[in-house]
Amino acid sequence: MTRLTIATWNINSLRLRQEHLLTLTETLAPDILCLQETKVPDDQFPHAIAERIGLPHVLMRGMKSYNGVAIFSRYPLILADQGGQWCGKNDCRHLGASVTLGGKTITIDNFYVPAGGDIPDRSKNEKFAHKLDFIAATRDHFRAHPPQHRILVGDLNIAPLEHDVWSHKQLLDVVSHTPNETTGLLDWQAQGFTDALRHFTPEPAKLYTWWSYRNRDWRASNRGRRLDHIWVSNDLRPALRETRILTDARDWTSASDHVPVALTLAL
DNA sequence: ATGGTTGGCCCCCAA
Repeated sequence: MTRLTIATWNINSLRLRQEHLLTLTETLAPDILCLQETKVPDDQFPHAIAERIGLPHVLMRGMKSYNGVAIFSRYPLILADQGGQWCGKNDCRHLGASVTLGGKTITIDNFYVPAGGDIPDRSKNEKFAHKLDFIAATRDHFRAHPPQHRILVGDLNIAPLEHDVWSHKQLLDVVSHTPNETTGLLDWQAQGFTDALRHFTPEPAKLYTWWSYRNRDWRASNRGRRLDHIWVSNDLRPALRETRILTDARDWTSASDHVPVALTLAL
């Protein structure tokens, strides 16, 4: 039996917040760490941080200013994706990698789904259209390639369930919780994945991983959303052991608006 | 109904 802990965090600029990765790894002790919104081109990637956090194996796919994903690992990583092309764009929103431990090979998918802009109408907002197209493309991909021994993590920018937001009623027209997005995300998930966070904390418990910067006191108002996810392929359900949301990270100095989430499996 | 904040970059865009 091998224990594996995987963490995911939208860091909102790796170069600005890389020191926080020391606290993250001390607290959650991940074997694999997936980041989104690194906002750093590959030739400027801060490689030294990998050794400092004890996760020396790294893969990254970054670009200037926007997007960017990276995977840090205790174990050697093998690139396992189709080049990051989704919706005909090369915009650094996905990185796939596999690791072998205890004789088993596990594949990790690290996603950064488009945020989708402000107007939830595909005819008026091309960013929203891109978001809907993106989650349809990923759904179709996993329909054609049913997941096995697979862990999917990332900032999916959608809070799919009623209690994944502070007010279901007030957010039904707000991008991240509209019916088109939530049914789209659940359709993607239904291609063979289990929602690990809700496996341990079913509704109606509230679960949030993101709190807007535009609140004077995020903890007092607590208007959160669950935008960050960890799914496992259904064959890994018996291996699920524990999930954690590092809510305190929202109070770190110069915090990201997202907090880290972790899953531990016994493989 | 509106505005509120942050990061990156080149004065505005995306979130």
